[in-house]
Amino acid sequence: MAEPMYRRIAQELRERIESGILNPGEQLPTEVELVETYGASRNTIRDAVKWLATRGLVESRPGQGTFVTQRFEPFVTTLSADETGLGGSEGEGAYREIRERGRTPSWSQPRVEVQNAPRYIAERLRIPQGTPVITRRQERYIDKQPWSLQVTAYPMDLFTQGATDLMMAKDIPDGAVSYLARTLDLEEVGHRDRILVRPPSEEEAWFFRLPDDGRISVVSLVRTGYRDLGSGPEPFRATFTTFPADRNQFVINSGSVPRALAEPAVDQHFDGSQTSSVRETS
Amino acid sequence: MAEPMYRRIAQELRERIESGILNPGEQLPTEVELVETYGASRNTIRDAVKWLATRGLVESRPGQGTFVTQRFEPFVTTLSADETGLGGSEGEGAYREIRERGRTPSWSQPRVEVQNAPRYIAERLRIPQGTPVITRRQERYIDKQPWSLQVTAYPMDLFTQGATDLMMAKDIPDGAVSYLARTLDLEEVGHRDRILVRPPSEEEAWFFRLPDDGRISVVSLVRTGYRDLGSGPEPFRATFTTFPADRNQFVINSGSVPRALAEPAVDQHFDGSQTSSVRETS
DNA sequence: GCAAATTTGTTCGTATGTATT
DNA sequence: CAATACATACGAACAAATTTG
Repeated sequence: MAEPMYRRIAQELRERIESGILNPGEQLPTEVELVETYGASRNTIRDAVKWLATRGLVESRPGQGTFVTQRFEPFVTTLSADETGLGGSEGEGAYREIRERGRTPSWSQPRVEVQNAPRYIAERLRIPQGTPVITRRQERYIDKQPWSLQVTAYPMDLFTQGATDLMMAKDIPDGAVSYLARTLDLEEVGHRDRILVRPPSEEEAWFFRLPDDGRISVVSLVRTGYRDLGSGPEPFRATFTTFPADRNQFVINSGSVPRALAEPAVDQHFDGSQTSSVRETS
Repeated sequence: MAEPMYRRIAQELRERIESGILNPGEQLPTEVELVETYGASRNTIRDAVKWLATRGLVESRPGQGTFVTQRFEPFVTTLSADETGLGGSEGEGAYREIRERGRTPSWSQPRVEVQNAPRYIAERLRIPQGTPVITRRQERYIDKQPWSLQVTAYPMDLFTQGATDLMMAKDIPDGAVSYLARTLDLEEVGHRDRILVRPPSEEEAWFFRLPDDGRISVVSLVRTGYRDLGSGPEPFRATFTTFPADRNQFVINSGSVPRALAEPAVDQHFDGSQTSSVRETS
C-alpha cells in the first residue's frame, strides 16, 4: 500500500509503453476506458496520465485523446570547423554540414536591429549595458523543420568604420566574419564557445513547437569572436544560437579523429550496470 | 474568462516570484490561506501550485509547505585543455581548473568492473555489442556537492598487453591516458567530444538530488580517444561524463582567446526584443 | 455546414492518509 | 500526542476541443 494507486496505474502504463506494447504515436485507452480497466475514479486516472505527461512519456490533446510521445531523430552539429571549413555551427560551414548529412538547410532573411545591449550581450562584448549594438537575427531550418535561432551582436563601431552591409537585412553569402575581414581587414584570431542548457523562452517554445511546460530545454551556444589590436584578444562579435535539446547533439573534434562525420550517439543512460537491483522510482 | 482560474492564480503567484516579492527559498502561503485569498476551492489552488511546480518555479514538501525554488550558481568547465593542461574536463586538468576557480574538488575511489559492452560503449569503441570491456567509474564533487559522474571504458586488450593498473580500483594520479602512454607507448592522437542532453537515469537523479519528475536534464559528455596504429585513428577509450544541466556550463576555446578563465554566462533567454507584444503563455 | 458523440479540461465538494514540527 | 500542511482518492457537473455522421 506504500505506492499510491495513481502511481501503480502510471507504472503499468509506462511498462506498456517501454515494452513496446504501445508504440510512439499510438493512442492510450481513453480516460473512461481506464476508469473501467483499473476500477479507479476518473480523477485518479487523470493523475496517473498527468504523471506520465510530466515525464514526457505521453501527450494529451483535448478532444482527441492521449498519445505516446514521438521522439525526434537527433541531428548532429560539429562545433569545430575542419580544414575545409566544414561544420563550425555558423554560416556556410554549418549549411554544408547539413547537406553533407543528406538533409536540406534553409534560413530566413536576417532581421537587423539596433538595440541597446542587454546584459547578456554587454557581458560578451565587454561594453557597458545599454550601449547601442547591431543585432542580426536569423531562423534556421533543416528539411523545413525549425532547427535553431541565431542572433549575432556587433559593436556599432564596425558599421561606423565602413562595414555598412552589417546593417542590411540581407544575407552575407560568405559569412559576416569574412565580410569583416574583407572590408575592415579585421581578423578573427580566436573564439570561445559557451554551452549552457536552460528552459526555453516563450519565443523559442513557440518557434520550436515545444510543450509549454518548459519540460524540454534549449541548448544555448554562445560564441564570442576575438580580434587582436595589439593588446591581446578583444571581443568584436557575439553569436547566440539556441537549439531544442531533445533533438540536437554537438561534436567537437580535437587532433586526429576519423574523417567521417560523426553519427548521433545513442541517447541513452548508462545505469549502474549490474550493481543496481530492481530499485523502482520511489 | 478564456483563462481558467487555476492559471490566473498561477500567473499571479508567478509574478510575485519573478518580481522578487517572493524570494528563492521563501515559503508560499499555505493552501488554506490561498483558498481564502483567491476564493477558490482547495483543488483549484492545488492545480495552480502544481502548474508552478511542473515548471520548476516552486517545490512542495509534505508537512512543511511550498517554497520558491532555489537556483544554483553555475559552474563552468573548460572542455579544451590549454597549453599547461588546465581544463579538459578530465583527470588532473579538471581538478586544477576547479581549484583555480577557488573551489575544492574531491572524487571517489574508482569502481572497476569488467562488463559486456552495452550498445552505447560498443558504438564508441567500434566493437561488437557484448564484448568484455574494462570500465572505471568515479563520482566527482565540488565543495562536497555532487558534480559529475564519470565512466571510462577500455578494451580488454590494453590490460592483456600490460596496462594492469587499469584493473586496480585505485586512482591513477597522472591520469589513465598518460599511464597508457607510459606503459604501452600508446599515444592519444586526438579525441572527439559529443555533447547531448537527456533526462537523468534513476541513478543520476539520486546522486545529483534531482527532482524525480525528470524536469532537470543532465548533460552527457562523451569523449572518444583515438590512437593511430598506422591505418588512421582508432578508438581506444570512451569516457562518459554526466552533469546536471541546471548548474553547469561548458567552454571551448579555439585560437587566441583571453587568458582568464571564463566566467559563467548570464543564463538568460534573449527574447524577441521589442518585437513581441504581451503574448501570454497560452 | 451543423449537430451529435467523443474526449480531455476545469471546478467544486468531501473525506481520509501521510509527513513534519 | 497534537497541530499543521501537503497528498491521495472519490463523486459530480459542466466546459471546450475535435471528430464523425
